[in-house]
Amino acid sequence: MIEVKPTEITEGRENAERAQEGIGVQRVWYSMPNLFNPIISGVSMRLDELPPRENFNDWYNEIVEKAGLTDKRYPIKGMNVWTPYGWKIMQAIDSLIRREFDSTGHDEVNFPTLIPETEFAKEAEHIKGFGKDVYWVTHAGENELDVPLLLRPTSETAMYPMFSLWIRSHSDLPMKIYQIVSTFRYETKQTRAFIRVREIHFFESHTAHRDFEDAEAQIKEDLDILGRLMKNLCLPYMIHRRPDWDKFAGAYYSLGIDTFMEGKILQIGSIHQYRNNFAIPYEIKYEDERGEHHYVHQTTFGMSERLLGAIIGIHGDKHGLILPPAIAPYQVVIVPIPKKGHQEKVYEECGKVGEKLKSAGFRVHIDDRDLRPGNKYYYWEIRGVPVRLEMGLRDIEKGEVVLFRRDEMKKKSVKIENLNEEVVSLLADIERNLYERAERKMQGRIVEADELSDLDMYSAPDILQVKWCGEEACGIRMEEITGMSVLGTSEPEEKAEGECPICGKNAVKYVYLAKTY
RNA sequence: GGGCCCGUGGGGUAGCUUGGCAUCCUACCAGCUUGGGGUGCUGGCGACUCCGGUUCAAAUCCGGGCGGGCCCA
Repeated sequence: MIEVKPTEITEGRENAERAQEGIGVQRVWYSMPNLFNPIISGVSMRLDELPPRENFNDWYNEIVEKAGLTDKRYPIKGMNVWTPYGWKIMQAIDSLIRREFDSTGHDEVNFPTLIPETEFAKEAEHIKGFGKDVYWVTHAGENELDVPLLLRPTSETAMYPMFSLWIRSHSDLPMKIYQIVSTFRYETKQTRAFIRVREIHFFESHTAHRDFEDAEAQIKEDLDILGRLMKNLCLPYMIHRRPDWDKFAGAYYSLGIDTFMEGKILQIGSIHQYRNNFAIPYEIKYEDERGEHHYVHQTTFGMSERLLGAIIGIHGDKHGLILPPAIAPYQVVIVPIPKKGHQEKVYEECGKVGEKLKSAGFRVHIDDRDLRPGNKYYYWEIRGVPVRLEMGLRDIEKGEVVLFRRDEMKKKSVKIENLNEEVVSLLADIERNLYERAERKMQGRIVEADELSDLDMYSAPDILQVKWCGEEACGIRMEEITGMSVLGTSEPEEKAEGECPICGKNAVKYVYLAKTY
């Protein structure tokens, strides 16, 4: 069982078995009353200053700052500051990832940030793919370096020279490691918080196997892990086998993990089968039982803070963020409703209820600032807290509290004696609701186009499904006609019967096209 | 890759055309007040993106850098 430890000031509680079902990381709560006060004062604002959700780009850019996720004023394009609330959410996502990979036999490591040019240059396709995006370190103090160093854009070329030292025999395999580190890519296009950045908060697992089949089995395991993770993050997704012209630099094949945000496809991760494309240049070999030497087969699985970007963009509404319960720094915020002459009584009862929830394992915060309750409602709504608990004299007299669910913006009164059960089922219901409504939105946009003349009838937000002969030329032509990008074929592959609308030849599978970020 | 636009307190802005005193809202701090959807009052802190040019004088005009945004491929 993994505990989230986003800061040193956390505390786990044991008796929380019920609370742990269906709502992800639990057993942690926070007691930092001042942490969420606006560190950046301007980030607190009135709701009526939030751009309408219809104006998605503006809305997104405002919300990431106003919900306290990031500060974009750092003076380098594409490199933003993670502010406390945003970093807590990202750490919670990382904890879910760690839980999954630790429990499937992966070990966490941490490689250096710098890679010598000589190692980077060993796999030709890889350099071609990343060369233009690389930051170089060419000087140390006043002296030019003999061998220039680069900031990793991804870690294959950092790790694989070590793999060739670490892997000696079949008993070293499979080797399964991962790391969560910053990677660097010099984006020239427009950057956007969490979606297109130059310093990427990156998860990458790397595995080495004795043969292709074992590497394929790893990819199946990766897909299982993904399914569990995406449920907690409330993110619907599709797996597409990327066309050859769009696969990862150096991969045998690439699977894109695609989600659907505001009419476009956002790739939130990828899984690659390398076969022995890297093992050969990096000489990663093992000795089998018969004393023969073979190159290993390798896979990787990558994800990034785009997961958070997707959560913001897919679930958020005109009131602000809506956080999946599994990653919400606070799952329940308690807002006391004081009344003149009865303040102490109200705060005392709120404290009791808070303790009750905390010892059941929920992440809870009591907002006892000297502000009007309505002000606090707006404050926590924009930050996406899944459940708000309101408690005043009226409730205390009836032995009740009011629970407000952020996803539906609805209130109901519940008895304090049933509170833990109510919160468990409410959080689980929020998780289910967020996932399902996003899933419906995505699935509802998939349309099939049969004829050549149909192809240009569709555009974003549609996701096009087209019969395809499998030829690159036909895929490229479809991109030209539709103005969309080929996502690839679905994985596992769906068999198609009929004709490729471009060349008229027999189609064997479906290809998907959509606008992409 | 090509084109267009914009940089004024922490956030949002007025002022720029016609050069001279920097406006308002919000946030923040202090005090009182208030408390079931952004209480009210009083007081306070806080800004012209940077460098250069023109000028008696530049937020304002000119050039460049840096930063940000939009559109097209």
